[in-house]
Amino acid sequence: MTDGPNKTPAQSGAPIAAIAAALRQHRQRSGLSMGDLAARAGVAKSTLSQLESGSANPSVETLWSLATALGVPFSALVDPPAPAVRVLRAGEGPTLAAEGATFSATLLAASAPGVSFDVYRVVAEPGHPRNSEPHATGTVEHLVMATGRALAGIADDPVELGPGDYVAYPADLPHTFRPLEPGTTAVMVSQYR
Amino acid sequence: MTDGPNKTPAQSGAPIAAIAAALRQHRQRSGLSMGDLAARAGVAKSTLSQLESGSANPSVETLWSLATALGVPFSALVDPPAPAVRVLRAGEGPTLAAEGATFSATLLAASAPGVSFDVYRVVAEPGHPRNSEPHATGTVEHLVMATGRALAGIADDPVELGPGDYVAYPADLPHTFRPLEPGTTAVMVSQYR
DNA sequence: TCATGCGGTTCGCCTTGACGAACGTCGTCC
DNA sequence: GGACGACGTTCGTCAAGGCGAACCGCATGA
Repeated sequence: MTDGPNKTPAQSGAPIAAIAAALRQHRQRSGLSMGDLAARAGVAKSTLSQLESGSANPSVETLWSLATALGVPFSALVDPPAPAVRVLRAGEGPTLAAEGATFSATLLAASAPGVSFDVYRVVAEPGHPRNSEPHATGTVEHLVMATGRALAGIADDPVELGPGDYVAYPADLPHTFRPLEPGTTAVMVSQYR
Repeated sequence: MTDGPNKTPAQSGAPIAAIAAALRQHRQRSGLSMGDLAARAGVAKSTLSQLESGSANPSVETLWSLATALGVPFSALVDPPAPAVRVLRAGEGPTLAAEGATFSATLLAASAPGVSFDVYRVVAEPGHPRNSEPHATGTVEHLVMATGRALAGIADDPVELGPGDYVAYPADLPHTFRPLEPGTTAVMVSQYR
């Protein structure tokens, strides 16, 4: 490695091995040989061989062709088969944009054809209200208070919430979140297109 | 080009353009600049630029790093966007069964072709553990504790959670929710096909 | 026994993804 | 106005992905 000015192979634990296994599994289940599948997918047999051995990092186009040829959704080759248990303690996790003293960590982001969801935690202190400009048309936010109290909802007419309370409001209007107690925490589900 | 014996760029309509759009959309939603995201993901800013412009075919490792850095599942960058959603407001729709002293109220149920979400509140008292049989394959449950403490997760190996803590687990295995304090409340997001 | 065929791996080669650095473009502040 | 900095794009380079062809291993059968 040394001081070469080049290449840093993307740190993350990329699922190359998992892809290799999934590929082989799906192919064998279909009763296809490497040659068969390679021909169907329009990729070289040698490429397929290397992918199944986990010794290469396929491009999206290549994987896509293989998934199509196998008749499985792309995600079947990529998503880990048994979703592991994931725990995120209060305060841990990727902390996205801080505005004032307000910040949040994304717990779950999922999208399906037509709809996407973000689930995140909002932690805020009094004196740092979070006023949000309207989001994309059709966005709806769902808020469940965890700890503390807050005024939340449409900017003109917020609702006071305590632990366990729930409010949903159209987020394509100006809206607000104003903590009333220290250490106020809430769970936000943002639903958009 | 002529008759060179090389390269056939994988026939299929690969989702490069869709990836470009999804990448940009998720990045901007997170309030990150290209530089920020590139740094987090450990990829070159220039690479990210080219991907968002749809002028390159990323490797799985690269896309994976970006998805991780964005806190979104890999498939969110790959699955195409599309139309039509059905939404049921709080109070409407199915109210999920009460079992023992445990009960729940559906806050939001949304489904789209391929994926469905239920968001509901779980309120439970100690002494009424809720053990659930496996749900449909591929179901994942996300739990955020609001008030109180509970043991939750895979039946064999639950995790203790306090206010603000989060756990996700495959719900196609036996799983459990055991309140440890009176008035324990949690927000549950159930994600299934 | 040796030929034949099929499944899979290895071998050179070319193209291209990914990199750092340099560059253009706006805002912002003194 | 001019300097500075943040964002994003373009440029030149290098390593790795993907390709076809050649190559091994193992069945089958004449």
